[in-house]
Amino acid sequence: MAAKRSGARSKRSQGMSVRLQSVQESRGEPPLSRERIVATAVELLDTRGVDGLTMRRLADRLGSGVMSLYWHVDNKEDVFDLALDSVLEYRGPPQTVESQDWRGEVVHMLEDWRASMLRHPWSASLLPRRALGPNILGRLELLSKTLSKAGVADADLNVAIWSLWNYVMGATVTRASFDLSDDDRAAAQQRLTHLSERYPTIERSRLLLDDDWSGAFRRGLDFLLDGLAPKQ
Amino acid sequence: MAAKRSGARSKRSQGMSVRLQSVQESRGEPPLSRERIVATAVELLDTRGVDGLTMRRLADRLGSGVMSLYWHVDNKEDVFDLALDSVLEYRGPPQTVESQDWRGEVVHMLEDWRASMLRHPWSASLLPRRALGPNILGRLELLSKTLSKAGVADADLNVAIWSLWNYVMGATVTRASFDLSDDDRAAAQQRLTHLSERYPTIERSRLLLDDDWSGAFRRGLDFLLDGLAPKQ
DNA sequence: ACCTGAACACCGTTCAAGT
DNA sequence: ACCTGAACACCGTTCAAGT
Repeated sequence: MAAKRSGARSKRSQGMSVRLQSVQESRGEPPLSRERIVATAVELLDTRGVDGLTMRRLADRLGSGVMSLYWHVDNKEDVFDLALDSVLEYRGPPQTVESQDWRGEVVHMLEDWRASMLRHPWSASLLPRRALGPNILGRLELLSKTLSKAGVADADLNVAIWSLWNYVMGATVTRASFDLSDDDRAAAQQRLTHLSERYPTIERSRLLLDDDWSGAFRRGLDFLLDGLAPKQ
Repeated sequence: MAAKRSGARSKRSQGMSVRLQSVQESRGEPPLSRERIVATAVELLDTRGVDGLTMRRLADRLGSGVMSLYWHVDNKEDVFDLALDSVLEYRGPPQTVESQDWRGEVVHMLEDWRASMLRHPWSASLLPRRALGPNILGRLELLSKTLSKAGVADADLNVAIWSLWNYVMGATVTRASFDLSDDDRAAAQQRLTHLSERYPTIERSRLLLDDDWSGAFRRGLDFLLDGLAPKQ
Protein backbone atom coordinates (compact mmCIF):
# COMPACT_ATOMS: atom_id res chain seq x y z
CA MET A 1 0.00 0.00 0.00
CA ALA A 2 2.94 2.31 -0.32
CA ALA A 3 4.26 2.06 -3.87
CA LYS A 4 4.32 5.66 -4.92
CA ARG A 5 5.38 8.56 -2.71
CA SER A 6 8.76 8.41 -4.39
CA GLY A 7 9.49 12.10 -4.53
CA ALA A 8 12.12 13.59 -6.86
CA ARG A 9 9.79 15.47 -9.13
CA SER A 10 10.82 16.09 -12.66
CA LYS A 11 12.34 19.50 -13.06
CA ARG A 12 9.56 21.54 -14.42
CA SER A 13 11.33 24.83 -14.90
CA GLN A 14 12.25 24.92 -18.58
CA GLY A 15 12.91 28.67 -18.65
CA MET A 16 10.15 30.72 -17.18
CA SER A 17 9.07 31.82 -20.61
CA VAL A 18 5.60 33.22 -21.01
CA ARG A 19 4.00 29.94 -21.89
CA LEU A 20 0.27 29.88 -21.80
CA GLN A 21 -0.03 29.05 -18.16
CA SER A 22 -1.04 25.46 -18.94
CA VAL A 23 -3.61 24.02 -16.58
CA GLN A 24 -1.95 25.43 -13.49
CA GLU A 25 -4.18 28.14 -12.08
CA SER A 26 -3.62 31.63 -13.49
CA ARG A 27 -0.84 32.96 -11.24
CA GLY A 28 1.62 30.35 -12.41
CA GLU A 29 1.60 28.47 -9.11
CA PRO A 30 4.51 26.19 -8.38
CA PRO A 31 3.84 22.55 -9.22
CA LEU A 32 2.24 20.25 -6.74
CA SER A 33 4.47 18.59 -4.22
CA ARG A 34 4.19 16.77 -0.98
CA GLU A 35 5.49 19.81 0.89
CA ARG A 36 3.07 22.24 -0.69
CA ILE A 37 0.20 19.91 0.00
CA VAL A 38 1.15 19.52 3.63
CA ALA A 39 1.74 23.22 4.14
CA THR A 40 -1.62 24.07 2.64
CA ALA A 41 -3.32 21.38 4.66
CA VAL A 42 -1.93 22.96 7.83
CA GLU A 43 -3.24 26.36 6.74
CA LEU A 44 -6.63 24.88 6.09
CA LEU A 45 -6.68 23.08 9.42
CA ASP A 46 -5.65 26.25 11.22
CA THR A 47 -8.39 28.31 9.68
CA ARG A 48 -11.23 25.81 9.44
CA GLY A 49 -10.54 23.05 11.92
CA VAL A 50 -10.46 19.29 11.54
CA ASP A 51 -13.77 19.09 9.74
CA GLY A 52 -12.71 21.89 7.44
CA LEU A 53 -10.02 19.83 5.77
CA THR A 54 -11.45 18.39 2.64
CA MET A 55 -9.62 16.90 -0.27
CA ARG A 56 -11.64 19.04 -2.62
CA ARG A 57 -11.03 22.22 -0.65
CA LEU A 58 -7.36 21.39 -0.41
CA ALA A 59 -7.08 20.89 -4.15
CA ASP A 60 -8.93 24.12 -4.69
CA ARG A 61 -6.46 26.11 -2.64
CA LEU A 62 -3.65 24.51 -4.54
CA GLY A 63 -5.20 25.30 -7.86
CA SER A 64 -5.29 21.70 -8.97
CA GLY A 65 -7.82 18.99 -9.53
CA VAL A 66 -8.77 16.85 -6.56
CA MET A 67 -7.35 13.69 -7.96
CA SER A 68 -3.96 15.21 -8.56
CA LEU A 69 -3.38 15.12 -4.82
CA TYR A 70 -3.54 11.38 -4.85
CA TRP A 71 -0.37 11.17 -6.80
CA HIS A 72 1.60 12.70 -3.95
CA VAL A 73 -0.35 11.38 -1.06
CA ASP A 74 -1.97 8.05 -0.23
CA ASN A 75 -5.27 9.36 1.02
CA LYS A 76 -6.80 11.78 3.47
CA GLU A 77 -5.47 9.96 6.51
CA ASP A 78 -2.01 10.35 5.09
CA VAL A 79 -2.56 14.09 4.84
CA PHE A 80 -3.52 14.17 8.51
CA ASP A 81 -0.42 12.25 9.54
CA LEU A 82 1.88 14.48 7.56
CA ALA A 83 0.26 17.71 8.71
CA LEU A 84 0.45 16.58 12.29
CA ASP A 85 4.08 15.66 12.28
CA SER A 86 5.04 18.78 10.35
CA VAL A 87 3.70 20.89 13.16
CA LEU A 88 5.66 19.16 15.87
CA GLU A 89 9.21 19.91 14.90
CA TYR A 90 11.42 20.68 17.88
CA ARG A 91 14.08 23.33 17.59
CA GLY A 92 15.87 22.34 20.75
CA PRO A 93 16.46 24.13 24.02
CA PRO A 94 17.69 27.72 24.16
CA GLN A 95 21.40 28.28 23.86
CA THR A 96 22.35 27.16 27.35
CA VAL A 97 24.88 24.55 26.45
CA GLU A 98 24.66 21.35 28.43
CA SER A 99 23.08 22.91 31.45
CA GLN A 100 23.18 20.79 34.54
CA ASP A 101 19.56 21.62 35.11
CA TRP A 102 17.77 18.52 33.85
CA ARG A 103 14.53 19.66 35.39
CA GLY A 104 14.63 22.96 33.60
CA GLU A 105 15.33 21.18 30.35
CA VAL A 106 12.41 18.83 30.78
CA VAL A 107 10.08 21.66 31.65
CA HIS A 108 11.22 23.59 28.60
CA MET A 109 10.74 20.63 26.31
CA LEU A 110 7.27 19.91 27.56
CA GLU A 111 6.15 23.51 27.59
CA ASP A 112 7.35 23.85 24.04
CA TRP A 113 5.51 20.69 23.11
CA ARG A 114 2.34 22.03 24.58
CA ALA A 115 2.81 25.41 22.94
CA SER A 116 3.41 23.87 19.52
CA MET A 117 0.22 21.94 19.75
CA LEU A 118 -1.82 24.85 21.02
CA ARG A 119 -0.66 26.91 18.09
CA HIS A 120 -2.53 24.38 15.99
CA PRO A 121 -5.40 23.27 18.19
CA TRP A 122 -6.53 20.57 15.80
CA SER A 123 -3.25 18.75 16.41
CA ALA A 124 -4.18 17.99 19.98
CA SER A 125 -7.29 16.07 19.12
CA LEU A 126 -5.61 14.42 16.17
CA LEU A 127 -2.41 13.19 17.71
CA PRO A 128 -3.81 10.43 19.85
CA ARG A 129 -5.25 8.59 16.90
CA ARG A 130 -2.48 8.98 14.42
CA ALA A 131 0.79 7.22 13.90
CA LEU A 132 3.93 8.56 15.53
CA GLY A 133 5.92 10.52 12.99
CA PRO A 134 9.65 11.27 13.11
CA ASN A 135 9.26 14.57 14.91
CA ILE A 136 7.24 13.00 17.68
CA LEU A 137 9.72 10.18 18.03
CA GLY A 138 12.50 12.75 18.11
CA ARG A 139 10.90 14.49 21.03
CA LEU A 140 10.44 11.25 22.89
CA GLU A 141 14.04 10.34 22.26
CA LEU A 142 15.30 13.63 23.63
CA LEU A 143 13.10 13.43 26.68
CA SER A 144 14.27 9.92 27.28
CA LYS A 145 17.91 10.86 27.05
CA THR A 146 17.51 13.78 29.40
CA LEU A 147 15.76 11.77 32.06
CA SER A 148 18.25 8.98 31.78
CA LYS A 149 21.18 11.34 32.20
CA ALA A 150 19.41 12.91 35.16
CA GLY A 151 19.59 9.60 36.93
CA VAL A 152 16.13 8.12 36.52
CA ALA A 153 16.58 4.38 36.93
CA ASP A 154 16.27 2.28 33.79
CA ALA A 155 13.44 0.36 35.41
CA ASP A 156 11.51 3.60 35.89
CA LEU A 157 12.38 5.22 32.60
CA ASN A 158 9.50 4.08 30.47
CA VAL A 159 6.97 4.78 33.17
CA ALA A 160 8.44 8.23 33.65
CA ILE A 161 8.27 9.02 29.97
CA TRP A 162 4.74 7.79 29.55
CA SER A 163 3.64 9.69 32.62
CA LEU A 164 4.99 12.92 31.23
CA TRP A 165 3.58 12.16 27.80
CA ASN A 166 0.19 11.42 29.31
CA TYR A 167 0.25 14.58 31.30
CA VAL A 168 1.16 16.75 28.34
CA MET A 169 -1.33 15.09 26.03
CA GLY A 170 -4.15 15.30 28.51
CA ALA A 171 -3.44 18.90 29.36
CA THR A 172 -3.11 20.00 25.77
CA VAL A 173 -6.05 18.12 24.43
CA THR A 174 -8.23 19.47 27.21
CA ARG A 175 -7.01 23.00 26.82
CA ALA A 176 -7.46 22.94 23.07
CA SER A 177 -11.02 21.74 23.35
CA PHE A 178 -11.97 24.39 25.86
CA ASP A 179 -10.43 26.93 23.60
CA LEU A 180 -12.46 25.86 20.65
CA SER A 181 -15.74 26.41 22.34
CA ASP A 182 -16.15 29.37 24.59
CA ASP A 183 -19.82 28.81 24.11
CA ASP A 184 -19.69 25.30 25.47
CA ARG A 185 -17.64 26.53 28.33
CA ALA A 186 -20.06 29.24 29.22
CA ALA A 187 -22.86 26.74 28.90
CA ALA A 188 -21.09 24.26 31.13
CA GLN A 189 -20.44 26.91 33.70
CA GLN A 190 -24.03 28.03 33.63
CA ARG A 191 -25.28 24.49 33.91
CA LEU A 192 -22.92 24.12 36.81
CA THR A 193 -23.96 27.14 38.82
CA HIS A 194 -27.49 26.16 38.16
CA LEU A 195 -26.85 22.69 39.48
CA SER A 196 -24.57 23.79 42.23
CA GLU A 197 -26.38 21.56 44.65
CA ARG A 198 -25.26 18.53 42.66
CA TYR A 199 -21.67 19.59 42.20
CA PRO A 200 -20.94 21.75 45.22
CA THR A 201 -17.23 21.11 45.50
CA ILE A 202 -16.18 21.90 41.96
CA GLU A 203 -18.63 24.75 41.95
CA ARG A 204 -17.02 26.24 45.03
CA SER A 205 -13.48 25.83 43.75
CA ARG A 206 -14.57 27.27 40.40
CA LEU A 207 -12.85 24.41 38.65
CA LEU A 208 -14.35 25.20 35.28
CA LEU A 209 -13.68 28.90 35.51
CA ASP A 210 -10.04 28.77 36.43
CA ASP A 211 -8.36 30.05 33.32
CA ASP A 212 -4.71 30.21 34.24
CA TRP A 213 -4.04 27.20 32.06
CA SER A 214 -0.35 27.78 31.66
CA GLY A 215 0.16 28.25 35.37
CA ALA A 216 -1.80 25.14 36.18
CA PHE A 217 0.14 23.19 33.59
CA ARG A 218 3.41 24.28 35.10
CA ARG A 219 2.38 23.60 38.67
CA GLY A 220 0.96 20.19 37.90
CA LEU A 221 4.09 19.33 36.03
CA ASP A 222 6.08 20.23 39.09
CA PHE A 223 4.00 17.83 41.15
CA LEU A 224 4.70 15.08 38.69
CA LEU A 225 8.40 15.83 38.51
CA ASP A 226 8.54 15.83 42.30
CA GLY A 227 7.22 12.30 42.17
CA LEU A 228 9.54 11.23 39.36
CA ALA A 229 12.75 12.80 40.57
CA PRO A 230 15.41 10.24 41.42
CA LYS A 231 15.46 9.85 45.17
CA GLN A 232 18.87 10.54 46.53
CA MET B 1 -31.63 25.90 19.48
CA ALA B 2 -33.13 23.59 22.05
CA ALA B 3 -36.90 23.72 21.77
CA LYS B 4 -37.70 20.06 21.42
CA ARG B 5 -36.09 17.28 23.45
CA SER B 6 -39.04 17.51 25.82
CA GLY B 7 -39.33 13.83 26.59
CA ALA B 8 -42.51 12.27 28.02
CA ARG B 9 -43.50 10.28 24.98
CA SER B 10 -47.12 9.62 24.46
CA LYS B 11 -48.11 6.26 25.83
CA ARG B 12 -48.08 4.10 22.82
CA SER B 13 -49.22 0.89 24.41
CA GLN B 14 -52.93 0.79 23.76
CA GLY B 15 -53.15 -2.97 24.45
CA MET B 16 -50.62 -5.00 22.54
CA SER B 17 -53.28 -6.14 20.14
CA VAL B 18 -52.20 -7.57 16.83
CA ARG B 19 -52.38 -4.32 14.95
CA LEU B 20 -50.85 -4.32 11.54
CA GLN B 21 -47.37 -3.42 12.68
CA SER B 22 -47.67 0.06 11.21
CA VAL B 23 -44.50 1.47 9.78
CA GLN B 24 -42.38 0.16 12.60
CA GLU B 25 -40.12 -2.56 11.23
CA SER B 26 -41.62 -6.07 11.20
CA ARG B 27 -40.72 -7.33 14.69
CA GLY B 28 -42.80 -4.67 16.39
CA GLU B 29 -39.85 -2.71 17.69
CA PRO B 30 -40.42 -0.37 20.57
CA PRO B 31 -40.96 3.22 19.52
CA LEU B 32 -38.06 5.56 19.07
CA SER B 33 -36.75 7.30 22.12
CA ARG B 34 -33.73 9.19 23.20
CA GLU B 35 -32.56 6.21 25.25
CA ARG B 36 -32.93 3.72 22.41
CA ILE B 37 -31.11 6.02 20.06
CA VAL B 38 -28.24 6.51 22.46
CA ALA B 39 -27.97 2.82 23.29
CA THR B 40 -27.89 1.89 19.63
CA ALA B 41 -25.37 4.61 18.91
CA VAL B 42 -23.08 3.12 21.54
CA GLU B 43 -23.45 -0.31 19.96
CA LEU B 44 -22.62 1.11 16.59
CA LEU B 45 -19.62 2.98 17.92
CA ASP B 46 -18.39 -0.13 19.69
CA THR B 47 -18.57 -2.26 16.60
CA ARG B 48 -17.61 0.20 13.87
CA GLY B 49 -15.70 3.01 15.49
CA VAL B 50 -16.15 6.75 15.33
CA ASP B 51 -16.38 6.88 11.56
CA GLY B 52 -18.86 4.04 11.60
CA LEU B 53 -21.54 6.10 13.27
CA THR B 54 -23.80 7.47 10.62
CA MET B 55 -27.23 8.91 11.02
CA ARG B 56 -28.46 6.70 8.23
CA ARG B 57 -26.90 3.58 9.68
CA LEU B 58 -28.25 4.45 13.08
CA ALA B 59 -31.75 4.86 11.74
CA ASP B 60 -31.40 1.58 9.91
CA ARG B 61 -30.57 -0.32 13.05
CA LEU B 62 -33.51 1.28 14.77
CA GLY B 63 -35.85 0.39 11.96
CA SER B 64 -36.85 3.95 11.33
CA GLY B 65 -36.35 6.63 8.75
CA VAL B 66 -33.29 8.83 9.11
CA MET B 67 -35.20 11.97 9.72
CA SER B 68 -37.15 10.48 12.58
CA LEU B 69 -34.02 10.66 14.67
CA TYR B 70 -34.03 14.40 14.44
CA TRP B 71 -37.14 14.60 16.48
CA HIS B 72 -35.39 13.16 19.51
CA VAL B 73 -31.96 14.53 18.94
CA ASP B 74 -30.57 17.85 17.78
CA ASN B 75 -28.00 16.54 15.33
CA LYS B 76 -25.11 14.14 15.03
CA GLU B 77 -22.95 16.05 17.50
CA ASP B 78 -25.69 15.68 20.03
CA VAL B 79 -25.64 11.92 19.51
CA PHE B 80 -21.91 11.91 20.20
CA ASP B 81 -22.33 13.89 23.39
CA LEU B 82 -25.07 11.65 24.67
CA ALA B 83 -23.30 8.42 23.78
CA LEU B 84 -20.16 9.63 25.44
CA ASP B 85 -21.72 10.61 28.70
CA SER B 86 -23.84 7.47 28.83
CA VAL B 87 -20.71 5.39 28.85
CA LEU B 88 -19.12 7.22 31.73
CA GLU B 89 -21.50 6.50 34.55
CA TYR B 90 -19.74 5.82 37.82
CA ARG B 91 -21.11 3.22 40.16
CA GLY B 92 -19.04 4.29 43.10
CA PRO B 93 -16.33 2.57 45.06
CA PRO B 94 -16.70 -1.01 46.31
CA GLN B 95 -18.59 -1.52 49.52
CA THR B 96 -15.88 -0.30 51.86
CA VAL B 97 -17.83 2.36 53.67
CA GLU B 98 -15.98 5.59 54.26
CA SER B 99 -12.53 4.08 54.20
CA GLN B 100 -9.82 6.28 55.59
CA ASP B 101 -7.69 5.39 52.59
CA TRP B 102 -8.08 8.42 50.33
CA ARG B 103 -5.30 7.28 48.10
CA GLY B 104 -6.90 3.93 47.50
CA GLU B 105 -10.17 5.66 46.70
CA VAL B 106 -8.56 7.97 44.20
CA VAL B 107 -6.74 5.12 42.54
CA HIS B 108 -9.95 3.15 42.29
CA MET B 109 -11.86 6.05 40.81
CA LEU B 110 -9.25 6.73 38.20
CA GLU B 111 -8.68 3.13 37.28
CA ASP B 112 -12.40 2.72 36.87
CA TRP B 113 -12.50 5.83 34.72
CA ARG B 114 -9.79 4.48 32.52
CA ALA B 115 -11.43 1.07 32.31
CA SER B 116 -14.79 2.55 31.37
CA MET B 117 -13.24 4.43 28.54
CA LEU B 118 -11.18 1.54 27.29
CA ARG B 119 -14.29 -0.59 27.14
CA HIS B 120 -15.42 1.89 24.49
CA PRO B 121 -12.23 2.99 22.81
CA TRP B 122 -13.95 5.64 20.72
CA SER B 123 -14.82 7.49 23.92
CA ALA B 124 -11.21 8.33 24.58
CA SER B 125 -10.67 10.18 21.34
CA LEU B 126 -14.08 11.79 21.57
CA LEU B 127 -14.08 13.10 25.09
CA PRO B 128 -11.58 15.89 24.66
CA ARG B 129 -13.65 17.64 22.05
CA ARG B 130 -17.07 17.22 23.53
CA ALA B 131 -18.98 19.02 26.22
CA LEU B 132 -18.82 17.76 29.77
CA GLY B 133 -21.94 15.79 30.54
CA PRO B 134 -23.41 15.11 33.97
CA ASN B 135 -21.58 11.83 34.47
CA ILE B 136 -18.24 13.44 33.79
CA LEU B 137 -19.03 16.30 36.11
CA GLY B 138 -20.11 13.79 38.71
CA ARG B 139 -16.77 12.06 38.55
CA LEU B 140 -14.95 15.36 38.86
CA GLU B 141 -17.07 16.30 41.83
CA LEU B 142 -16.34 13.06 43.63
CA LEU B 143 -12.65 13.30 42.94
CA SER B 144 -12.65 16.83 44.17
CA LYS B 145 -14.42 15.94 47.39
CA THR B 146 -12.07 13.07 48.11
CA LEU B 147 -8.94 15.11 47.61
CA SER B 148 -10.31 17.92 49.68
CA LYS B 149 -11.15 15.62 52.56
CA ALA B 150 -7.70 14.09 52.27
CA GLY B 151 -6.21 17.43 53.13
CA VAL B 152 -5.13 18.85 49.79
CA ALA B 153 -5.01 22.61 50.28
CA ASP B 154 -7.72 24.64 48.61
CA ALA B 155 -5.09 26.55 46.69
CA ASP B 156 -3.77 23.29 45.23
CA LEU B 157 -7.07 21.61 44.65
CA ASN B 158 -7.80 22.65 41.10
CA VAL B 159 -4.26 21.98 39.99
CA ALA B 160 -4.40 18.57 41.59
CA ILE B 161 -7.66 17.68 39.89
CA TRP B 162 -6.53 18.86 36.49
CA SER B 163 -3.26 17.01 36.85
CA LEU B 164 -5.06 13.77 37.56
CA TRP B 165 -7.56 14.43 34.80
CA ASN B 166 -4.76 15.16 32.37
CA TYR B 167 -2.93 12.04 33.33
CA VAL B 168 -5.96 9.82 32.95
CA MET B 169 -7.00 11.39 29.66
CA GLY B 170 -3.54 11.21 28.20
CA ALA B 171 -3.03 7.63 29.27
CA THR B 172 -6.39 6.45 28.07
CA VAL B 173 -6.37 8.26 24.80
CA THR B 174 -2.91 6.94 24.05
CA ARG B 175 -3.73 3.42 25.05
CA ALA B 176 -6.92 3.39 23.04
CA SER B 177 -5.16 4.56 19.93
CA PHE B 178 -2.44 1.97 20.18
CA ASP B 179 -5.11 -0.59 20.66
CA LEU B 180 -6.93 0.38 17.56
CA SER B 181 -4.00 -0.13 15.31
CA ASP B 182 -1.75 -3.06 15.96
CA ASP B 183 -0.61 -2.53 12.41
CA ASP B 184 0.53 0.98 13.06
CA ARG B 185 2.21 -0.15 16.18
CA ALA B 186 4.13 -2.88 14.43
CA ALA B 187 4.99 -0.43 11.71
CA ALA B 188 6.22 2.14 14.21
CA GLN B 189 8.30 -0.44 15.96
CA GLN B 190 9.82 -1.61 12.71
CA ARG B 191 10.54 1.92 11.62
CA LEU B 192 12.13 2.36 14.99
CA THR B 193 14.45 -0.62 14.97
CA HIS B 194 15.35 0.31 11.47
CA LEU B 195 16.23 3.79 12.56
CA SER B 196 17.78 2.78 15.82
CA GLU B 197 20.69 5.07 15.19
CA ARG B 198 18.36 8.04 15.29
CA TYR B 199 16.41 7.00 18.35
CA PRO B 200 18.87 4.92 20.34
CA THR B 201 17.50 5.62 23.81
CA ILE B 202 13.87 4.77 23.24
CA GLU B 203 14.96 1.87 21.10
CA ARG B 204 17.05 0.46 23.89
CA SER B 205 14.38 0.90 26.53
CA ARG B 206 11.84 -0.61 24.14
CA LEU B 207 9.48 2.23 24.88
CA LEU B 208 7.11 1.32 22.11
CA LEU B 209 7.08 -2.36 22.87
CA ASP B 210 6.34 -2.16 26.55
CA ASP B 211 2.83 -3.48 26.79
CA ASP B 212 2.09 -3.56 30.47
CA TRP B 213 -0.20 -0.60 30.08
CA SER B 214 -2.14 -1.15 33.26
CA GLY B 215 0.98 -1.52 35.30
CA ALA B 216 2.50 1.58 33.82
CA PHE B 217 -0.69 3.48 34.43
CA ARG B 218 -0.70 2.48 38.06
CA ARG B 219 2.95 3.22 38.65
CA GLY B 220 2.81 6.59 36.93
CA LEU B 221 -0.25 7.46 38.94
CA ASP B 222 1.69 6.66 42.08
CA PHE B 223 4.40 9.07 41.03
CA LEU B 224 1.84 11.77 40.53
CA LEU B 225 0.11 11.07 43.84
CA ASP B 226 3.47 11.15 45.58
CA GLY B 227 3.88 14.66 44.25
CA LEU B 228 0.35 15.68 45.11
CA ALA B 229 0.05 14.21 48.57
CA PRO B 230 -0.37 16.83 51.27
CA LYS B 231 3.01 17.33 52.90
CA GLN B 232 2.80 16.73 56.59
C1' DA C 1 -46.58 14.70 19.14
C1' DC C 2 -44.16 12.02 16.24
C1' DC C 3 -42.58 10.26 11.79
C1' DT C 4 -41.60 10.47 6.71
C1' DG C 5 -39.31 10.83 1.62
C1' DA C 6 -37.44 13.82 -1.55
C1' DA C 7 -34.01 16.94 -2.37
C1' DC C 8 -29.70 19.69 -1.64
C1' DA C 9 -25.11 20.37 -1.16
C1' DC C 10 -21.70 18.11 -0.02
C1' DC C 11 -18.01 14.01 0.85
C1' DG C 12 -13.51 10.36 -0.39
C1' DT C 13 -11.91 7.47 -3.77
C1' DT C 14 -11.78 4.18 -8.19
C1' DC C 15 -11.06 4.15 -12.79
C1' DA C 16 -9.76 4.84 -17.31
C1' DA C 17 -7.67 8.28 -19.71
C1' DG C 18 -4.81 12.05 -21.11
C1' DT C 19 0.19 14.36 -21.69
C1' DA D 1 6.02 10.99 -14.23
C1' DC D 2 2.32 13.62 -13.31
C1' DC D 3 -2.40 15.33 -13.81
C1' DT D 4 -7.40 15.02 -15.09
C1' DG D 5 -12.96 14.60 -15.14
C1' DA D 6 -16.61 11.58 -14.74
C1' DA D 7 -18.76 8.48 -11.93
C1' DC D 8 -19.87 5.79 -7.66
C1' DA D 9 -21.37 5.21 -3.27
C1' DC D 10 -21.85 7.54 0.22
C1' DC D 11 -22.66 11.70 3.85
C1' DG D 12 -25.77 15.40 7.31
C1' DT D 13 -29.56 18.21 7.25
C1' DT D 14 -33.67 21.39 5.44
C1' DC D 15 -38.14 21.35 4.12
C1' DA D 16 -42.79 20.58 3.40
C1' DA D 17 -45.80 17.13 4.38
C1' DG D 18 -48.26 13.35 6.44
C1' DT D 19 -50.79 11.12 10.78
